[in-house]
Amino acid sequence: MKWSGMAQKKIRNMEEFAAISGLSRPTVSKYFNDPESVRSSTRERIEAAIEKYDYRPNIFAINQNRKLTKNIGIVVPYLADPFFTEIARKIQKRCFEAGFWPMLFSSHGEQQLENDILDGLRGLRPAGVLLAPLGRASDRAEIEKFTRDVPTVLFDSNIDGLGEAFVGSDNFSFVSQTVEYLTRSGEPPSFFEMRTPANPNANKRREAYIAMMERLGLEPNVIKIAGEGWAFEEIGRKGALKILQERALPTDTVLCSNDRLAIGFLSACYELEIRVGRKKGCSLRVASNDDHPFSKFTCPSLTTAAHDYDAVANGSVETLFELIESGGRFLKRTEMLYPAKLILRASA
Amino acid sequence: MKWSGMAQKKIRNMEEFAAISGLSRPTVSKYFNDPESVRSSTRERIEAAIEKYDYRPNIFAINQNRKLTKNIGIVVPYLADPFFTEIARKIQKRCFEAGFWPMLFSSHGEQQLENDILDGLRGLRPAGVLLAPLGRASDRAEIEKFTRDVPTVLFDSNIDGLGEAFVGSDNFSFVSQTVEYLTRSGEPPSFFEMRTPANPNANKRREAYIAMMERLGLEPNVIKIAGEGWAFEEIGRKGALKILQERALPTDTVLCSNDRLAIGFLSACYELEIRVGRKKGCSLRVASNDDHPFSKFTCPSLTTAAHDYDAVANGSVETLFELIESGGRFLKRTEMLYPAKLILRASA
DNA sequence: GATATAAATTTACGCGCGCAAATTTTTATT
DNA sequence: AATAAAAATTTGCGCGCGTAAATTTATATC
Repeated sequence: MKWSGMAQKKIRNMEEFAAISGLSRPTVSKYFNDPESVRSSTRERIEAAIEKYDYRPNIFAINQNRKLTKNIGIVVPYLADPFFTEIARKIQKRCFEAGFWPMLFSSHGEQQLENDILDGLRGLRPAGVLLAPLGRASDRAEIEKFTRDVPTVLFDSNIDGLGEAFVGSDNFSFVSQTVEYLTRSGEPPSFFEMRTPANPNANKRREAYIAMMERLGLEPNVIKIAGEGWAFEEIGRKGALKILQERALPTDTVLCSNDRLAIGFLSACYELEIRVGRKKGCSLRVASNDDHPFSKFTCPSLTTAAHDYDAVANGSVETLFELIESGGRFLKRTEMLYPAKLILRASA
Repeated sequence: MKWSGMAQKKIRNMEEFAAISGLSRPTVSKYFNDPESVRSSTRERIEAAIEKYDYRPNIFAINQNRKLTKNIGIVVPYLADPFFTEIARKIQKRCFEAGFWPMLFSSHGEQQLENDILDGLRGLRPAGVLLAPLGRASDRAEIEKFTRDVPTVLFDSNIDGLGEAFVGSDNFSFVSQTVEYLTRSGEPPSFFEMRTPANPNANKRREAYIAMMERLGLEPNVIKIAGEGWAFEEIGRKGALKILQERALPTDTVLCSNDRLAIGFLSACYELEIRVGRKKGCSLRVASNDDHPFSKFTCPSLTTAAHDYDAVANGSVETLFELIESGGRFLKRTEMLYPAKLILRASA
């Protein structure tokens, strides 16, 4: 039996903890708000006592009076999309390291849920929120109301004028690199996308494709497929089956708007026994954008323009921290865009 | 200008809200704890006032005094795994609907992070926690300490004796169905898995495979590949390249321990130009377990034993709600296992 | 309309901490 | 050792709500 464990009575609050540490409560309170704000000898005493008595302050009592909590909200539109999982993972880690308490939520593609989450988040009085909005399905007025109450940095999907800053990827950089590579190494690509994309990045990518093709003196060819919602792989697969069976492709090269569509596209090609790649015997090249975590394992592996995941995650978090330190407002809304990196694999 | 919006002063607290609603604060407090606990006429008055003044109680002040908060913690070992994303998505939704506030965290495969998350969660005094532990990498003592403070239901990965209940999938049901199907329709399978699996389910699946093979009077053949961590696809791919090049397979059929390994396996087959499937011209059959969201889009699409995602998610949540209503303890630790459903696709 | 029951109110205390102002003690500087 | 500066302490109020006990008011039952 460990007497050291049995002898210690349970510490109930900061008062008791301060007493047993031989300090006053305000001093201890000061420590918990910022350990550097007390003398190092005091700090050591407190930390020894924490270790010994396993005390930590009641988080609700703390947050009730603090103007600024240590909570950070992270809202993504669709957590089942590995792109967001990967970004969220990195963001959460950085927040933890900075002493914040990140809380992750997914809107699951539903406007109602996005609104509900923002509503609930407001009550938690977070120091800041990182929001990747649904995009087209977002309720602009609700988000605007939210951003008036809570310091918010948008990421991934931009909504003009909302939030204090936006951090995302430079869609033109994505498409220009893939188009440039594809035209240089073979026939020019058609652009494969959903007719009514959920995400505003899709529109930017289409525009970039058209601009690039025109700059190169080539005829753009945009293929718009049917489908609503966030089941991109299935939508891509069905769309691909249709256009491949109709032989609607003017060239042997396709650029998909995003990797999840491309995954569906490749599965359709496999089913139709169309060999994809740049090796001989292949009749089609498929490239895409995002560098989805699975794109290395598609058949064939997918040539794609990669997000700089680390840069976007770090950039979002850093921007939010700056925003928090600036008191929740920037003088001017900033936009930070990170370029893509072309990843050559087997599919194109 | 909307005068209806401008004229209303901001409600600061429940006192003000009660006054302006013409009710007493305790009555309003009662309503927020359980709307059904007040007379319907009163309920309507309160709800009209909520609508009009957009008031909601301060969540920190609420939770400071309540024995039971409305927080529910959800901890998964690796959020980048779509299996967990899918489960977490469903769980979060059910919690929201039940009026709880679910908070999702991922341990990212790291013991330290799992411990930190549990530690932080403790401070939030959640009504309950749904924990899918890391498994082998978990710190058993820490989790045990946690479960003494917080009502916890384990899901997906069982750790003997920890938590008040376990909800998961019946691994024997998974493997018995795939083995039965594979042996009935062709050559008996080898079992493909990681040498040191992170997850205890892997061990159960191996045991089930061996038991099934012996029951059928067949020689089991377990292939253990090298690799640590959670990058299962890459591990599966490398392992498959190795055994395929060494021609180490006694039969033309492989059963992978899980879909993520199978995804890697299939990508290796594609690279080596080995045709997989049950159509003629194919030299290998590959089946697996889980019904990973991506397994419909592999090349070829993956025959697999599917989790009953809904059942596991609902079962976990229901069990937790029962636990909460029972005051945080069950008389006896319960284990609930859901059977698999065989999904026949093209790969086997 | 009398009675029982349910609902709402009043009153009053407590939760665990933030925070501010004034005071005392400790540490660093010359 | 005297002085200034920094750190810690004391004192005391407030946050927004939960909750309990006693009381009053409204609703249902016969």
